[in-house]
Amino acid sequence: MKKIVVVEDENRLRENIIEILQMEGYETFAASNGKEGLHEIKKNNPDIILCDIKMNDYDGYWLINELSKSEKFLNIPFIYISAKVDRIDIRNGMSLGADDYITKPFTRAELVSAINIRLKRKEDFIKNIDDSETITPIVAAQVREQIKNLTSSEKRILKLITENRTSQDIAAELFISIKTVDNHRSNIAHKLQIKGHLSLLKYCLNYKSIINEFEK
Amino acid sequence: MKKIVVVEDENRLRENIIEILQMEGYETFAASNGKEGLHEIKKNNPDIILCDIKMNDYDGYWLINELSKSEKFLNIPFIYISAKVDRIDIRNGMSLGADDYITKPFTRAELVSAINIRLKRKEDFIKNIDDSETITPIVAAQVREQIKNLTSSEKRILKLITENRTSQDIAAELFISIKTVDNHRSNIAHKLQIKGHLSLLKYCLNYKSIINEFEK
DNA sequence: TCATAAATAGGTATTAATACTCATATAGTA
DNA sequence: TACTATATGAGTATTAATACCTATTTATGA
Repeated sequence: MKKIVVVEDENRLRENIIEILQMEGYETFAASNGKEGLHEIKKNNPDIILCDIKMNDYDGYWLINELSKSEKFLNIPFIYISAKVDRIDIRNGMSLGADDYITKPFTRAELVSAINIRLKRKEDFIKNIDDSETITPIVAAQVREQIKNLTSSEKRILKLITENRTSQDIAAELFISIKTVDNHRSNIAHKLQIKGHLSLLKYCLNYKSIINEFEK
Repeated sequence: MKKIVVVEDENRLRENIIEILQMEGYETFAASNGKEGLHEIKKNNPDIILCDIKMNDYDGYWLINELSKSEKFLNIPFIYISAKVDRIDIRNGMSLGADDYITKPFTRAELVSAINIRLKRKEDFIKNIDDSETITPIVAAQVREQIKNLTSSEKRILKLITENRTSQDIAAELFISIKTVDNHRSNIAHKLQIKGHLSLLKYCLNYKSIINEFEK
């Protein structure tokens, strides 16, 4: 389980962040100022640090500065929270050695995304994972083109297939016959230029992220 | 098609990077120093900038400084290439407002990963994509636990299923009977506590990234 | 030596998806 | 008006995967 130290002096925001991160499966350690944060970091050796840059005492700048005194902590990704979107301000944090930042107010998705990406990135560098599984932009563009040519019923069914739904299930959901669903499946397969057993299912699961770009 | 300006004075490395990025489906614009780079950026309005920090004349520092004079360019993600792994050195680039960095020598996967992640991150923030599709750490941990309990034959077959291979195909690859493959599939399904038609295939495609963490 | 796990293989039945053909109603367009 | 695309539904056959059985060989550990 990945460990995160969260340093934030606004109680409401801190608790909010903690709750989100716990739901995402992280082990969290809370601190309301930099000094407490440093204590938690030394004690728990987290995988990532999330810290507000502006706090009343022992703020983010102080913490970054303390951490930079020891080699040991330089390798822990440090993400800071800044109140301003302005790039010039962001630099102050980055100049002290932070790895990333998010700006207030941020959404749940932004928070989770920033943390997941930074951890994934770190793992990528360590394990040097081959990204043969990654959908390259050129493939993504082709897939998007093909999906554009589907009718709205076809797109609706395509999206349901990505959710692991069976034809029977989809038929029940849309109040139509299984035969209708299967006919749509056949037509979709033709338009996507795929054929063979389970090829449509495989297509949907493989390009799930692209299919979900389209409106519901 | 995403546009990338690549600024690198070592011809060999630059051509290498360009080739990789073109194969990944990006539109590339090459420059061998900061001044040329600035010209390409102004002309082509790229989605991302990749720039070596140390070059003979008009280096990365110069380019970042020039770009920071105009609001217009502040929103283009800037990734720089640094020769040293040392974090202290990295800061010099970050302090000037860069968004990310990669260190020489880097692999193809590192390069592509850094660029894709930065672009994805930007899109995430713009479109605020819901990450319902994202595998949360808690789910990932459970999946890893389950896969650990598989035998090596089972793991081998599991990995082949994630590659869209059929039982027939896998049997041919491993010089074993289809029945053997299907028996392994059944045993795997039991260990993974899944049942039902196509559930194993769906499991494999959904947790592809986790399954591929395991050694070949 | 005995017990167990793992890998191998076969049999038989069922299920969901696909291939292919056909048919009907409706809405929009040349 | 006639044509076309779309959505709906059915029939029939095939395929790949799954469920549930049994069985043999080999290696490993108590």
